[in-house]
Amino acid sequence: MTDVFSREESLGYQVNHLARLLAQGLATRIAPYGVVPGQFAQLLALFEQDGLTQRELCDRVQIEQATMAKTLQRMQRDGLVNCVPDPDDRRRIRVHLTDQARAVEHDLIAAARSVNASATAGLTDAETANYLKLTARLIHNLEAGAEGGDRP
Amino acid sequence: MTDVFSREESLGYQVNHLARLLAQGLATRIAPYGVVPGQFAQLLALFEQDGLTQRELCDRVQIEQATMAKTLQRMQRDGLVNCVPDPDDRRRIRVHLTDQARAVEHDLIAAARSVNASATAGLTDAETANYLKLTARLIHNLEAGAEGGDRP
DNA sequence: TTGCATTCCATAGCTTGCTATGTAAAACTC
DNA sequence: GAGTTTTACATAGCAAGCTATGGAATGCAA
Repeated sequence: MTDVFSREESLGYQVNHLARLLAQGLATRIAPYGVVPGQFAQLLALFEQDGLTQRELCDRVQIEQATMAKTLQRMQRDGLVNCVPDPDDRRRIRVHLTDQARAVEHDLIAAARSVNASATAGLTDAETANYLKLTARLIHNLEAGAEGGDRP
Repeated sequence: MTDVFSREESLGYQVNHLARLLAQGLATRIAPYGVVPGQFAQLLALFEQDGLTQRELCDRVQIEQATMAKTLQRMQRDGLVNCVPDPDDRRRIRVHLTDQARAVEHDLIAAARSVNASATAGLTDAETANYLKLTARLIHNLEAGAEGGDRP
């Protein structure tokens, strides 16, 4: 109806803003460990299961393969991972954590918890859980809408 | 307690993922109008008030000045704005919308509404409003925590 | 008025996301 | 088994975010 559309009520703008603030908060906390935010999800995935291929990492972290390739190069440069070719399938590379990365696992997780806690300060656990659930639902909506074309 | 910390329950990861999906959804919808997501908030601010200075735009859109400078260069290149020096204070530049930008205002707002609607499909208006309110609260928490140091 | 401080903008260099392409290995078809 | 298709990774180029730094204009103070 009215064509007023302020940034304040725009989901996209607000979520983008929140994402940047969370990334900055994480950045300051993990900088002492030689890790940057764009490497964080990859490290979490490898903490869960070491030796994933690049493609498996892409699928779990949900970023494009080209982005992953460059990120892995930086992580290798920074001494966090080693990328070794898979002898069984020479197209693949397998990504292994270094001792340096394993040594800071607990600190990194503590840093992430700290950022999340400072963002959700004043919220009840139920509210926080509900926020996460709704976020997952929005993600699911957008992912579903992207694949099958647009209109039913 | 337990040191399990999955991406699925990590606020930062989820919000980042959602922000990327929203940006992609917006990108496909506004590409026909020669606009990209990083220009969107600036255009909204200028639709509200034309002729803002670069600094005023930074304050409203909440991005750093250096980022704004490069974005404005692209927007000028793309014919969306004109940047003219302020005669009263020659340090400042004032940013004015072009006719081309004004011509697509309604289409851009419709595109943003479309993305937001497809993200919040299946949610009641109350749920959507609550989600926005919580998002604003998290933003406020992080902004408040950033300025005054860390611990009280 | 002279000099210092502040404010505004531009630039450089980095990260992290994207799309589009190219190449090499594996898998499948005939 | 030769040819085609598919898969996995690398590379190039762009956008958009950040910090750090520098220069020019303005403002303030002595």
